[in-house]
Amino acid sequence: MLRLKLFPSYSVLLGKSSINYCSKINIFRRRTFDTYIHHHLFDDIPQKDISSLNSLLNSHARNGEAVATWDLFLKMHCTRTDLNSYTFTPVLTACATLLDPKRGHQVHALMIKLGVDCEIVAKTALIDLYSKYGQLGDSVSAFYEMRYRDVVAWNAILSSYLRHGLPRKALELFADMRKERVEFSEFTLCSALKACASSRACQQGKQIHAVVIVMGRDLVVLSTALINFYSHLGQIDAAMKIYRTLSCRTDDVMFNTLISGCVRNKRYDAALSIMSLIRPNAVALTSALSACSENSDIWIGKQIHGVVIRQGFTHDTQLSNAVLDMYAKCGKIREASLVFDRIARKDVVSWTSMIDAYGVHGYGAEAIDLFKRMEGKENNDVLPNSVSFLAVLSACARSGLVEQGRKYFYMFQEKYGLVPAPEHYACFIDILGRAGQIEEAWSLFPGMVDKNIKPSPAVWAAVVNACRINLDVERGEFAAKCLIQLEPNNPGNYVALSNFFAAIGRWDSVDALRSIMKRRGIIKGEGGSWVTMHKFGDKIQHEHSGTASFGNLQEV
DNA sequence: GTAGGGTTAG
Repeated sequence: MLRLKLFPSYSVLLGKSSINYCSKINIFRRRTFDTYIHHHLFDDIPQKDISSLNSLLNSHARNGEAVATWDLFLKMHCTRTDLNSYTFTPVLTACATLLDPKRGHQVHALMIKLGVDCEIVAKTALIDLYSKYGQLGDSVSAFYEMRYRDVVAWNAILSSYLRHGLPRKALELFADMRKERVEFSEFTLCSALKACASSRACQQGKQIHAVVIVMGRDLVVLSTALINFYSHLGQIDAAMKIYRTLSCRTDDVMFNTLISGCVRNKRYDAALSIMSLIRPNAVALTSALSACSENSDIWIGKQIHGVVIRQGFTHDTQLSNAVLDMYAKCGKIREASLVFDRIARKDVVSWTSMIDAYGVHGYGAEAIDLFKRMEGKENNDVLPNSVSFLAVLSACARSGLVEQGRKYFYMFQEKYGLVPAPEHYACFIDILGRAGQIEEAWSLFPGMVDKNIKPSPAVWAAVVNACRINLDVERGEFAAKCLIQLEPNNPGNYVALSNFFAAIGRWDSVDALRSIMKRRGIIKGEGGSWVTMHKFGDKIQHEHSGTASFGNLQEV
């Protein structure tokens, strides 16, 4: 028998009491082949007690076998009356993975019925479960219902707030931890650094960096959190320094963080250099592709697409979306469309990226056709979101599709319950303004007030532009004033205003604007388009990348 | 037993 050959000591144990088996199971749980040994050994236990079963449940949960955990739990629930908190914690972990709130709610109800929902570990598992279900309120309630909270419970609620995009709230909780003199763990510091990165809390993040140094915890997860923090703050050199002075082991996540940090800080060459140091993984390739998209680098982008195919990552929707976007941003709409067609499980990003790709390149009809396909049967219940809403409107704006734009502006609200944000209004005002429908554009404002939507600079800029086209002097001046008050340092706004005043013949105002720009040191960057040339021997191949960027001519 | 770091569309 293979089992006995590998672990002869187990043969000696066969026939002893199940309590002994259980202790052996715990000892070997984390070792290589643990699942194999554990499960097969379990089959040999003559009389299973609750501890042995809980141990097996835990083994399934730790190995990510959520369905197996759930199935075993169902059997236990039908056959036993002695379920305890050690039964429920791995089951809650499995429920959180399965993302089926019904199961988790049933388990919680059973826990209340059996009176095992109050223990600290079970309560912490509930904080995490509700957090993963997106039920922040229930997650917070579980935390505040605890009479005593250990550092793990605090860490769970910190990550719950972070998962729900509330980094400031997480930092408040972190401050409470200090007040209550809870001793931090490395988990706490990781979450706190992530909160600082998201909320750009520079000083606080640096203080935590000091705590990391003082604690002397030279762990790859903490170094990764620090790299991520400095990258988010725009301090890529500080992030690179963390990497260069690293004394712990490195791993994929650390390298991926470094690559995405370089892309975030526009160090595209550095991102691709680091990429070449590691074995390709889907996340690193996604970041590297976004470097190519931002940089309109079709040459490297195609090579990365080759790696994606060779490494067998084509089933990864997120990565395929990045490939699609890379081709679209480089002006290769046909290639983008081919990639889109081959995505087996298209998500909302796949559909929206392709709709936007058509829209940006002036293929308004194709964008709308694709949106209709998104609404059709071939789409497996992927619902459009506010970005899809904007992509459709923007496609209509670029192609001058006024009727369609109007139809979709109201349809997205009525059919999908999406509340238009200022950017949707700005886009719709732009559509109406270009079509001479200035009165209708103005009539949108009461609706914005009703929905408590504050017009953003983009809304006022769209109004200024609409007033320029329609020579609406009075309202244009009003919108111009609002725009400059809201955003006095954006050079683009001065261009919009200057064009408006020129159109209505107010050359004195044009001159005044130029003086204001000069006084405030506001400089409008140059426009331009991007051409990449490749040399093959004596021949030069031109690739015109569709996305306009800034004036540059790059020779590869 | 429970908690942590990285990726795609505007």
